[in-house]
Amino acid sequence: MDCSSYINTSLDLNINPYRVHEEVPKKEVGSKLFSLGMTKFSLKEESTDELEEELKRVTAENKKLVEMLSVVCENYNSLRSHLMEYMRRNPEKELSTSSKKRKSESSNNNNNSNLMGINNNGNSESSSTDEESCKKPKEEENIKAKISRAYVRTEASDTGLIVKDGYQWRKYGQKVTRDNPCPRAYFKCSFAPSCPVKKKVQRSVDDQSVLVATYEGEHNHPQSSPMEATSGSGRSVSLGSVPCSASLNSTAPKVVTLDLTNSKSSKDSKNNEPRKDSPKLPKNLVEQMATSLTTDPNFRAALVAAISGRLMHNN
DNA sequence: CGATTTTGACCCGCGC
DNA sequence: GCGCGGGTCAAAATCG
Repeated sequence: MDCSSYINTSLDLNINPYRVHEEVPKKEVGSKLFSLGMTKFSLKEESTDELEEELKRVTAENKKLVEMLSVVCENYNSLRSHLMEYMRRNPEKELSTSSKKRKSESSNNNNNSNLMGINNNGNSESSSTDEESCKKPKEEENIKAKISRAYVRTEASDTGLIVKDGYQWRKYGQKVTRDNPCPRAYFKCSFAPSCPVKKKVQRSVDDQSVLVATYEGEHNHPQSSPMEATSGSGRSVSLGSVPCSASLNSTAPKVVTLDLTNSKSSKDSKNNEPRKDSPKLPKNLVEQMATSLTTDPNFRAALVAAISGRLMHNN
């Protein structure tokens, strides 16, 4: 990692509150106004006040942006470290896929009740092929290649089963399963009639603020609108959830979780002085952030969407 | 009024 | 063969 010397986590959001003040020095403006006489001075003073107000507003906005960015980065890194830690602890643990899900759900309840266990499933996908090939080689391969999972943390108060992933979904069923008291919702892709993709969404047993979305199949059409499309008609929008870039990679299903609703840390950072928070981040954390930002376009897209969404929400 | 959601009924595969 | 449970269907309800 030799990039530490030139890490730039800026998202080009024009965050630079101090320079704005520097570019409009009050003294200079004031002295110019005095030379223009009293009548003009009063008018100018009004516009200066307006400017100052706007500057304050922009500064506050920038503060918010910095806050949100640091919160998002912290969440991302804590999650990432959780995942890494779990993968280290359970390098061989694997879960079955949908074709044998009934087996797995009855015999591997321990795995299913553990969110991180499910996470592991996505990452150790390829390692389970040998075992499976003994039973139903072709079918298994076919199905496994089309399954992916995404985990979305939502607001605790959000009781909907909506996962925004950029596609349009039509709900066609809901069922309460034995393992989980929370109902499981079944969605079909409604953007294209011929699209075979299905999605199952259920809350995690362990953490009910986490939605587990299981995708089956591959879309045969482009994404409708990543930032606008929601599950279904948009009638009920999950405020806390954020597209998680759960791409339907044909060979390696991705499992991505973004926790952008960590209200605690969000509040904490608001209580503290936000600008002083960012420099407090350890250097390796910053490196990780920068690496993630530069290498993962999906993360950047999600980040930008989250920030812009929060801004809109705040305004 | 059309599109979407809800929800009970039904189908089907699996284990015993 | 039977029962259980996940997945799907489809009519009714709801929403914009």
